Amino acid sequence: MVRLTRRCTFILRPKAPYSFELTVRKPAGWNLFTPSEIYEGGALSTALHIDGRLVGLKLVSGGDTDSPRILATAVLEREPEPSLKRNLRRSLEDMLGTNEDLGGFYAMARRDSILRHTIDDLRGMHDTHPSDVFGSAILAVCLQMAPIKRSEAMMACIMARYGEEAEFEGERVRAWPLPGTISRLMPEELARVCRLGYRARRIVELANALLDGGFPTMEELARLPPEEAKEKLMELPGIGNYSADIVSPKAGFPIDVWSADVFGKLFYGKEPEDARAAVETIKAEGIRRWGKWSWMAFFYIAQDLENLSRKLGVQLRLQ
DNA sequence: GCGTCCAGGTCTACC
DNA sequence: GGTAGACCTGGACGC
Repeated sequence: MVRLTRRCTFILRPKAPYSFELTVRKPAGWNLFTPSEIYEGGALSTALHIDGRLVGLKLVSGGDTDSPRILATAVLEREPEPSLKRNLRRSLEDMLGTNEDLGGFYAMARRDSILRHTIDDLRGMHDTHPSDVFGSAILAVCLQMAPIKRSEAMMACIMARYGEEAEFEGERVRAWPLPGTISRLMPEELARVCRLGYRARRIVELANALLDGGFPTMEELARLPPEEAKEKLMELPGIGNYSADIVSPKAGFPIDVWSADVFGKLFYGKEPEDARAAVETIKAEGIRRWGKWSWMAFFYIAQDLENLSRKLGVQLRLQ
């Protein structure tokens, strides 16, 4: 456990509309940065690595959806140098999507028979971007070929055994493990301890690949053309078409067996008979229909299944 | 209680 | 280049 005491605070002014609650705590339960983060009384406490340093982060809203303000307190082990402070602010803005303009997506969504409901339900929800390629890749690998409960159990074990625990502002939160921590493990040990099965070897190979250096950071991936970023990610062991869309979803429409059922109903009025076989067809239809907004469309729909089920009169299967 | 099936994919050997 | 089959584990299901 690492005790963090050096605080620096930032006031962020996101582009409106920006709903703090919907953005940091997604309705479908997606985490902002790590599975162990805490959301209480309108404040989110989380932990992550920025520039290789463990950072505890507390976020509180200081405004509302139409005139948003976020009070961010970053807590580190040692006093951050000025360049790190600048990086912290820039990273926070990138990760929280504060400069993202929802206008283009909303203009398209208003003309779409499915999306027009979601933008009413989730007005001001922004996409967020974890800083950590390795953490996102672990998440993607744990989602492969497993029911969601088992994926959650695998991730919880990885966090509990190998994640770095930060204590700050009266909270304890674990950040995703660093590649260096996992690369020291034998795959057989990781498989046995966390019941990862064949995924253990992939996660250790991922750690080694990222540890070698030279792989772009999440920030650098975000600056690449989306298709190029995806190709780069698919060079990593264990990361295929679906997982690349999970790690860096800008270019993607991450259809899997679960979402093939949901989008099959939305597009064609019924679940596909063979969801696995229908994945590529449904993915192509999503990209044809929503083009450069495919990921945002997927994101908004995935967070709004309950409301959409009611409004469209279609039972969309929830997690 | 026991056996079987399969799940929010990826990789590889084989053709 | 296209594609079947293997891959861990554990919950659900049928008997």
